[in-house]
Amino acid sequence: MPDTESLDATFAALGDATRRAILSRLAGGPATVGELAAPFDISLPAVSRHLRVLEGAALIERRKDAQWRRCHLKPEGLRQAADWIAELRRFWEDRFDALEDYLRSLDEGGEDDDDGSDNPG
Amino acid sequence: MPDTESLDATFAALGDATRRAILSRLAGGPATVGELAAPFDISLPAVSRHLRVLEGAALIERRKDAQWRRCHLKPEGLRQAADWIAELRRFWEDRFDALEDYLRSLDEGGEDDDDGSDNPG
DNA sequence: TCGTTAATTAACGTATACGTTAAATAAATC
DNA sequence: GATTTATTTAACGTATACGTTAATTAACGA
Repeated sequence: MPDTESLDATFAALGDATRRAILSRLAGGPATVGELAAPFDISLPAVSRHLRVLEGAALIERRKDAQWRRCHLKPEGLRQAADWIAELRRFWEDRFDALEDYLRSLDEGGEDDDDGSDNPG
Repeated sequence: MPDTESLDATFAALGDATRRAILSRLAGGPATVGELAAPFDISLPAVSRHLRVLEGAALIERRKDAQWRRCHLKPEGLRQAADWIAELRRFWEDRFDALEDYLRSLDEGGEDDDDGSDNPG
């Protein structure tokens, strides 16, 4: 399981449309900072900052190549985020499975020990 | 495909550990604001704000029930986030499949029309 | 109706996020 | 070595995020 902080960083990084667009672009293959910046209306330093955020979230890697920085996707962080969501959904779906089982058991005439705790407090 | 803004909201909402903990709790079943707040060291208004953020991201729903607000998970937003990640990963993996195919074609003695554009600019 | 409980809104401080332009660094090329 | 190209860092403004405490709204219950 990834630690809390890295999930914070990953999800926060994904919470920006520019950064998601950059990731989409990188899914098609590596690119330099200038190439990544081209489609956007924001300045190069702004893109550079986005890349730093993505790198901090383990979503990309920047490799020095002469005067260029070649960026490429690093799907590990992405996987951790996907895993977290998947786990939550599985847990959630299990609850409904359990509910179904319970309802089925009622149908078959079984007794239950519902404690009636409907109200909080 | 979910629009950009709602993905912004969803991922940003997931980028906070308190909110993710709240979602985990809610995956086990609905809860009131007070119940959700109990495990945390932060004030009730702070939790209330987190819930508003989660609601704005379509991750939960708050239903009025007497003086309580019963919160429950609403997995639609979660699904959209998972879909976005899945799509990106699929795209990324396709690239490697294509690369494999290409390498295999070289192995079989085929010619290729690589334009040699290795350098940017 | 008055008091209690549940939750939100208001008002506020501070930290972080994201953008800008100008200056600095690093490597290639003339 | 001077110039050009690629990218980052510095310095700065403004908006948003997240927390607090105090006040408000809403519903229940004596």
